[in-house]
Amino acid sequence: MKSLTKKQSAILKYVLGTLQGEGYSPTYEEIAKNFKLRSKATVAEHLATLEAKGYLKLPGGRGGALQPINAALNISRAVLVPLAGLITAGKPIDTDAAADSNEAIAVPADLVADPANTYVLKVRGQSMVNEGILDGDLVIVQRNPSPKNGDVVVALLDNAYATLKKFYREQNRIRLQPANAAMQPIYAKDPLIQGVVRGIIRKFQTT
Amino acid sequence: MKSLTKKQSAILKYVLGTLQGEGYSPTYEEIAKNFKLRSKATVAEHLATLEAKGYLKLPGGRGGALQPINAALNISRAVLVPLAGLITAGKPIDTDAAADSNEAIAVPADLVADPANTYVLKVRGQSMVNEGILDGDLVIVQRNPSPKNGDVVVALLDNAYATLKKFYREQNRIRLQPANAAMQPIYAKDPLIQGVVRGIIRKFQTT
DNA sequence: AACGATAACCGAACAAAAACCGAACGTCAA
DNA sequence: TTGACGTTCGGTTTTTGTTCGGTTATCGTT
Repeated sequence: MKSLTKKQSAILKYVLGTLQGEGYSPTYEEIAKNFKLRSKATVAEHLATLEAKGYLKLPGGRGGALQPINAALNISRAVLVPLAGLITAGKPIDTDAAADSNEAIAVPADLVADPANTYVLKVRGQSMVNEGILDGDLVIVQRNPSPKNGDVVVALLDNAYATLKKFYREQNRIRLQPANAAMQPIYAKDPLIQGVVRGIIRKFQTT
Repeated sequence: MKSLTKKQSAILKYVLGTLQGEGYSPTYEEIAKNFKLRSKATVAEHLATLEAKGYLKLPGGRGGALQPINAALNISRAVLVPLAGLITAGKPIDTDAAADSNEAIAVPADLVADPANTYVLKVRGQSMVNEGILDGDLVIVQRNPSPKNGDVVVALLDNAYATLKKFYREQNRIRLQPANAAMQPIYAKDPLIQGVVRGIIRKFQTT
């Protein structure tokens, strides 16, 4: 990634800032005003160099007007994802807990590939510490019928007992491997795969 | 996800707002009135664009009476936080790694109390698995000179060697307790507290 | 100090997208 | 049948990014 000059960096920060904070991309005039420039051409030049260096994606279309700028980096917004329930290893998933208080969690958009099919489970208990998942963690789960090898999945053993494991398809069985390599894997013929884990968020209370 | 123009963003915000506040979706005329538009056609145009960009789901094409608009996605506040460097337990924090590529991470706003004094460190190595922190995790850190007891802090032992531990002030020393209660605490007289950990984000690659 | 290269800047003219309008139309529920 | 509502159609106005031909700073090198 090529390095930027001071001015370029400032403009990039401003663009990404409004894109993120306000929710829309600034117009050239707004940028110009913000930096006390009197010509939009100058702004265009800066943005062109930023694009050339790979920091921004200007809308491809020719000609034009008012075309929102897409950030190249993962600068998209956060998505509100419903909190679907509590997951405790070895127990059924408790969907009732969050049913009434249909809470929604803000999740960075780059953790969410398919917003319509994504939900959040809150982890209860210490039983997954060996997978690096602690009590109170939020796991972002995407409903997905066909996980790839190596994906972390929410699996229901015997159709009820929840567990978070790495998924591997073998000859005629499925291996569920704990993230901690020292632990023994579980083998199952036909576990019910609830979804694929895309990310984890841990919040510490603000004292 | 395509980004929006100023007007589009404003209208989206309004629609989602009344949806959440009032419980039903506003009529086209209400929207028009709110934005001082004299034609419903303009509103229809805007909503069509919003739908095309994937921010709204308009009621199924059939003719029409006032049916609620379903928000497919919600914009919500996330904050752009700079990626300040790499943290490897037992080693100095590597700030150079991210110095030039001033990358920024979208973090849910509720993990960030003070945006100006918050930054992100990327964890390197397996040495903190016992604290439930894996290689590649992102820790959200708030600069804070005075951590409270029980806060997870980024501490620099001997002014250089980084570690993530729970912070407890005792009589005439400071106890740094691993998150895993089974492990032995570290005692130090005057560790340099780099900041307080507010949250952790773990991303799994989308295969 | 002189040179060249690159970054930063300017203003005007232009075309196309975005934003807007009014009126007529169809549909549904009360 | 009567509204209230969303939809469609034809425009017009406004906003905005692009382009072009330049001028000034800035910086490293000779």
